Amino acid sequence: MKIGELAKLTGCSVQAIRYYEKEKLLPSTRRSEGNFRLYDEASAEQLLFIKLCRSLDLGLPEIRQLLALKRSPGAQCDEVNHMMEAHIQLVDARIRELTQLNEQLKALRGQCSNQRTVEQCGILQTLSSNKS
Amino acid sequence: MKIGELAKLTGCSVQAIRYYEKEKLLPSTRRSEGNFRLYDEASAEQLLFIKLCRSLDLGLPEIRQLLALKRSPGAQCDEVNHMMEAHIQLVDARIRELTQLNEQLKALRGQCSNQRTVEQCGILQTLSSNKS
DNA sequence: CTAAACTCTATAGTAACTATAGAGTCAATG
DNA sequence: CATTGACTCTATAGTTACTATAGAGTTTAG
Repeated sequence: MKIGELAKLTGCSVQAIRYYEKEKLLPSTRRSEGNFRLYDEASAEQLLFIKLCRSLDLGLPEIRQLLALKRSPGAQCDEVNHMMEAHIQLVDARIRELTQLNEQLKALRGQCSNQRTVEQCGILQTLSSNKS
Repeated sequence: MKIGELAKLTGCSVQAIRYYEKEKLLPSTRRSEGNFRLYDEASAEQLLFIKLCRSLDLGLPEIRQLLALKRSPGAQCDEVNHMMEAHIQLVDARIRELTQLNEQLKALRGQCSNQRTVEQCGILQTLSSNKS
């Protein structure tokens, strides 16, 4: 199949597919007479694997590593575990950050009701007081 | 004071300060004889305002808007309220996304214990099953 | 046979900076 | 007084994971 068909099948954009090839997440495929990329079922599977990993917010280097591990099935999978653990820690930390952030934002929100002028705006006043 | 001193005082990097100037978040300052930027107390205050807004994850366009409002104190502050509300919604949504993500990741984590080969790795197997 | 739809490569843009190169400025030291 | 080190200047490239675009070639339907 050609790249457009693969894109439709997997839900990835055509440009993303070409980008993954350039970044070595997908192998260079054979080409048609007219130099069009030609894909098969295996390409689609690998692309879906990549897409799933991306939906878990794994970075391209991490995915490259996972793909390499998949190709050497005799290796120990400690590496996979470590990577996952690190990634979970990262997401956890980001959630904590954002939660704290949201509390600050909601506290701010209470400080200005409509129909006031900027001069009386509690939000701007608070933001201007410079206590971090 | 010179840019390095301002940077130390506010905790911003020198490049960030120059960047904010280029992006019109800080006014162009007067220069010394040798073409060095010279700042005063007001510069420091405005920079701290920007830094606080950034710590709330507001984007530079939003901050530009807030700064403009600060300069026209007679205006209504509905705009400020709207912007804050929109930003809170955004952060809320991102938290929900990440929380869901983290549940998926933690479910994955349980599927591979150490000392197994990649072939037996539950994480890779699950990721390869392609059910989104 | 031609027009539409598709594909190709290469390049620029996104956000908010950081990092670097190469050159100039300034204060203090030998 | 020359020089050294710390600082500053501008301009440019790099970061991430793509998207968007230009300009050219290919394929397919009518």
